[in-house]
Amino acid sequence: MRNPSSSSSGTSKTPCCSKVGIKRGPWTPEEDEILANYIKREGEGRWRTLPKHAGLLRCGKSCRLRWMNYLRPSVKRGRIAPDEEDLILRLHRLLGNRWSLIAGRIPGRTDNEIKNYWNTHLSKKLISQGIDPRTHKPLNPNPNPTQIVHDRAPISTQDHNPDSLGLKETAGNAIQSGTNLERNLVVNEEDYVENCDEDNMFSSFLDSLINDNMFVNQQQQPNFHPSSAQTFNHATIWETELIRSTIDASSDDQQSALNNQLA
DNA sequence: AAGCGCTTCAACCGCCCACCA
DNA sequence: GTGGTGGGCGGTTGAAGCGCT
Repeated sequence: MRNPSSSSSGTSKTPCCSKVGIKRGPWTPEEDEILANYIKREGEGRWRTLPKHAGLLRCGKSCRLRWMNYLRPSVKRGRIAPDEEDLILRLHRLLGNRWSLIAGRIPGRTDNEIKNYWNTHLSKKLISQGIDPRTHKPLNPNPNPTQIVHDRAPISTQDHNPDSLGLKETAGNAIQSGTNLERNLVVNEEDYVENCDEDNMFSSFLDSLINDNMFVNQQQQPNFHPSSAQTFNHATIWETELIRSTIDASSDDQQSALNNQLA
């Protein structure tokens, strides 16, 4: 375990709670009830002082985590559905390990749950399919070009996290294969993410992914024809959406509108 | 039944950022 | 401008559960 006293920060920052007399480990039903009742009564927030006021021998952070990941009424329990899994995969490809952002687009799911599901299920699933779970690129160093297209134009991946990528400067050298179209798609997709992060347009873009996901649901409807699904699968929609958003974002009017929004 | 290894996921950790006085 | 505080994030840990031998 990491030793808090050896933390590199070594600042005078006070911890969220004193370690003395603080209970750790799994929550009991009684503690859950106390916490839930208190938050229902007083509302969320003031986590640092919440345990004292609620009469809990817990760290404020622990209370917040318990509420956010387990007790909140909106938290959906149960297995991740296939359509949710598909959405997680696509959002991860776009966002990297931005679990909170991904969770924000999947109603009822928490960042912790998605992170766990990714680490225990999806990463292994991708590896078994010959795909690097971190980069979403084929593990095979010389992939079949046609496979790249069906893998939804693998994104740049030296570091998939938009925060640390330095997207604009790495976009060019990160693409090791693929057509010019793919190149443009990747560059513009990254620019799109960078420029629109936490912005309405980005939100709309992510919403479009969810709509895409709804199409997957449609595929599961009894009257949906599998033959058409083969030629018009969600990967195609994804790429179509990407192209559309790329074109939109690259037009002068859209760019100026975007700049105005960002100003 | 017991022991062992693997998997899962709740919980904890340090770090970071935004906000405010 | 600076420091303290609250809150959130992603990475990691470890106990519990499960299956296999």
